[in-house]
Amino acid sequence: MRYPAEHKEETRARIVAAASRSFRRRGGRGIGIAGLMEELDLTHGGFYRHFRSKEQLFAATLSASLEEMEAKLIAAAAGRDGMSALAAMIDAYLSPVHCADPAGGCPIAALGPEVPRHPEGVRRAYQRALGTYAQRMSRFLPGKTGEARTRNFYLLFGGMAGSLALARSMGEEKARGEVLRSARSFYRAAFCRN
Amino acid sequence: MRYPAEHKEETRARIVAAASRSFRRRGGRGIGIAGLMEELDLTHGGFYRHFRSKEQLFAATLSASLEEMEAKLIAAAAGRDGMSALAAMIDAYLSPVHCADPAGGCPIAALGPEVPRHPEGVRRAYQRALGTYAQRMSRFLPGKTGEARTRNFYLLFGGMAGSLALARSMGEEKARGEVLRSARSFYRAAFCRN
DNA sequence: TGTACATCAGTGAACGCGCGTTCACTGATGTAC
DNA sequence: TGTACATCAGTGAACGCGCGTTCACTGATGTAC
Repeated sequence: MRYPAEHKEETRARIVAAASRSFRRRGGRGIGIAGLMEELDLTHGGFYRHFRSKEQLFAATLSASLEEMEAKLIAAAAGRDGMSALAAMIDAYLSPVHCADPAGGCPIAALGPEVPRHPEGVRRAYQRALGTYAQRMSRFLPGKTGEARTRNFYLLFGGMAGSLALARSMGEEKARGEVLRSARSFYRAAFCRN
Repeated sequence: MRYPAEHKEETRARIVAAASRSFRRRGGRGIGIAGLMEELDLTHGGFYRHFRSKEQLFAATLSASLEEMEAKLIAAAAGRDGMSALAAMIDAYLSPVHCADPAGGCPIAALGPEVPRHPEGVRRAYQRALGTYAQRMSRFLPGKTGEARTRNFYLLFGGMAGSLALARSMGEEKARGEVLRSARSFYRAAFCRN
């Protein structure tokens, strides 16, 4: 059957949204096309009307989830400015809520280490999206030049991603909470009073 | 044929050593039993005389690679003491050499984020090995109490793992070098003068 | 001392399954004439 | 205005492949007697 003009675009967006969550939860190798399409009440064959391959979908979800992350951090800082905004972002990033929700959280923490294992197209897309994310977010970071702010962005978000991933791998709620709490105060102290 | 008494143990150790490198390079889902055994000039059937499952092997390699990491860091600090020893460890961890060698490097950076996706046996083994690693390494960290040193260990090694993984995902040598360099000076400043 | 049997690391065929991708087909709507 | 054809998102069977695991078997050496 024929569908309305924007139908295809909408379906593509639904696929990316669902895959973006699934990849972050299960890893790049952890989900299958058939299962993903079934979630959306579609069949696997139609997938290839939207993407050339699973890897191309993976690349698309990396960009999408970085954009989602940006929106969430900006929302967390709503109504604040300067160092107070950054502190709110740090607290949100290193919150128990974010820790408990890899599917809706930062792709750097969930998928970053596996990116280098993917084909060049994926790596390139990730690098481009990461560069955009860095550029947009660096305005919240301290530093006299744009370069210094970008450097601080990578420092802060690399470090926080590591602490978040480490917290997630700990067995006990209490241990996770301690790792997150000490990271929050450490990164706030380091980046929120220059 | 019958083999000398220590033969089995040696084979097991060879499997763990090879798998430990392969998993860090390719990820937990990135290698197969057949290929792994072939690397050692063995056939896949024999694998199950040593391990009950691939996941059990994965758990064993996580412990092994944390121990390997400990040895490498201690070697990097050989002949130094106090803050100078810790500074040498930070420099080694965030070196271009470590960045270019995931297979021989830190499993927290290479595999940490996927640990929560593995079965409980793997997670438990990782948590135990990580606890041992933390306890042994925390003597190099600043802090008045053992708890403070352990907290600082998780802070430093979580953060460094994140920065290392981030550097690895960057396309250009130059960008990797910058991320590593700024992380070295940041973590040295934060942990090597208390 | 010699003989029959047990042991067990390793072999390689086979099984079963999941998965990425392809492809002929469907059928409602748009378009050409 | 009506008719024939084109389009194309989505369907679902099928293909091919890799992989984890099982299992009957091998054969050199140890052990029981």
